[in-house]
Amino acid sequence: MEKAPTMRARLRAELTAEIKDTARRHMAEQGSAALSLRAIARELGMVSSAIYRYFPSRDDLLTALIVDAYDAVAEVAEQADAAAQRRGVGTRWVAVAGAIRDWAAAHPAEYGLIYGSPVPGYQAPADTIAPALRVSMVFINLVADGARSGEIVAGGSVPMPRTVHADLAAMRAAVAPDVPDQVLSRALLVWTQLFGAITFELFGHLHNVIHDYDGFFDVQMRRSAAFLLDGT
Amino acid sequence: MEKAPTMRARLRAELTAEIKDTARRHMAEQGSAALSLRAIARELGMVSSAIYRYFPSRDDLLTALIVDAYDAVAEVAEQADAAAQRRGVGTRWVAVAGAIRDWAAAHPAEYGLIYGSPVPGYQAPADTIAPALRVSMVFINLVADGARSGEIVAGGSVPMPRTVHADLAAMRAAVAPDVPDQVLSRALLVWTQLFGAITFELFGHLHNVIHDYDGFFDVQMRRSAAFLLDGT
DNA sequence: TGTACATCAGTGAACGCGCGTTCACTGATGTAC
DNA sequence: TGTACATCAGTGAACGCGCGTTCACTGATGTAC
Repeated sequence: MEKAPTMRARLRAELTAEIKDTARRHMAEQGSAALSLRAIARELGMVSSAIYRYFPSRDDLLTALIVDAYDAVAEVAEQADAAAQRRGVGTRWVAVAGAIRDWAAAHPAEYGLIYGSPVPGYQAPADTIAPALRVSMVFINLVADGARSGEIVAGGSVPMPRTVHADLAAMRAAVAPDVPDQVLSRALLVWTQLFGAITFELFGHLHNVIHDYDGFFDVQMRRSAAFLLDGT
Repeated sequence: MEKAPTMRARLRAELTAEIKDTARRHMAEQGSAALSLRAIARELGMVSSAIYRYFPSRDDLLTALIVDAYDAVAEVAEQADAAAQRRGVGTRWVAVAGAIRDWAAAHPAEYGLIYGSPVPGYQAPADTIAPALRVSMVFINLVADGARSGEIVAGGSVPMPRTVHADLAAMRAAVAPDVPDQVLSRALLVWTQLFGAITFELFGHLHNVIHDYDGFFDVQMRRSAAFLLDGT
């Protein structure tokens, strides 16, 4: 039988969320390295030591934010993928890529937290591995579907050293059944490309070069979809 | 007639370099956000206020480091390109990409400084534009050479909205004469891919997935070279 | 070639600030009988 | 249903630290005549 959560537990959950929300807002305004427990407490009208009832240290708060960020991207990616499910792998990829970019544009500091330079002095604990994997799995499943259905053709003939083949074989065994080396390599190119493109756009490397960011991204992703499907 | 630099000027240049070197070492150890004038002064055995004879503020030091970093990548990229000059555009690209990656691996904090998340509270001044451009120009020249010689074929038929065409036309007019839209788009995909790949590798997103980083990067760049040349 | 003056590098003290974290405490909420 | 006790949230003061930047100063180096 479900125990009704006590008042205390409800308030606790709410304040935990409020602390994280405030932290996210501060990150958005001043960058993730400037995150300060005292500043958060100040804004919430509590004394700084009270935060320690919710997070045992600053690093634990950071970890929670990182986990949340991975989960948030994974969420939008999964939804975009599900919505495009019947329209083929190419369309799914464009949808997933667009969803990730939109999330990143709406939450640049959180994007920077997980895909930018590591936060100085912070060592990501094991808790962040599963949520990080969840994002990639959206893409890997899409690739596996495409390889299975034949939408993704198996072309490509880049010489594959034994060691690289071993890494790709391990990947295949773990998460991408029946996806050949050449397709995996092509897929990883497409996947890393996405984050390069988002990073360039968000962090200003296309400033004064591209003006219609939306249009440009769309063109690029159509091209990367074509490359993913048949290497052209 | 050349004026011999005075003793004072020589010492000044030397100490300026020493300050930057120490700053770079600190960044490498603790990340760029942790950069501290006092810590640098301490290590150089001077009083913290003395740094102000060399850099008027912390941000000016950061700017100098950013400019140096862009110049350093540009330097290795230019050298790699020059060394591969006669061996065709595909080889040149693999050489340039490898040189940039090697530099990034040897100087991860500096790489993060210019291609990672922006430093909180720091606004890049105009002085950083030219050195940043210098890096890209290595690639753009290589692409223009390939388009001119026919090594890069003009294929591709992604629909190109008017606005995106305008951006690419401006680029063409400024730096890439006679490179068609479809080639520019393909080239930008390849270029952003490189930084996505380096970022993933350096910042741990391929941890436990890829083990032979060198081999994997090589495979990926051969494939991206093929894509750059003829879209396959 | 020597002297007078201007420039500059580095000192040491201070200002005012913010930070993460610990600790003993009060008073409210929850639980067991 | 009421009471006794345990749990927990939040307080306020304190510790010890580091930071960027300013300022008046001393003494060495460079320049002009």
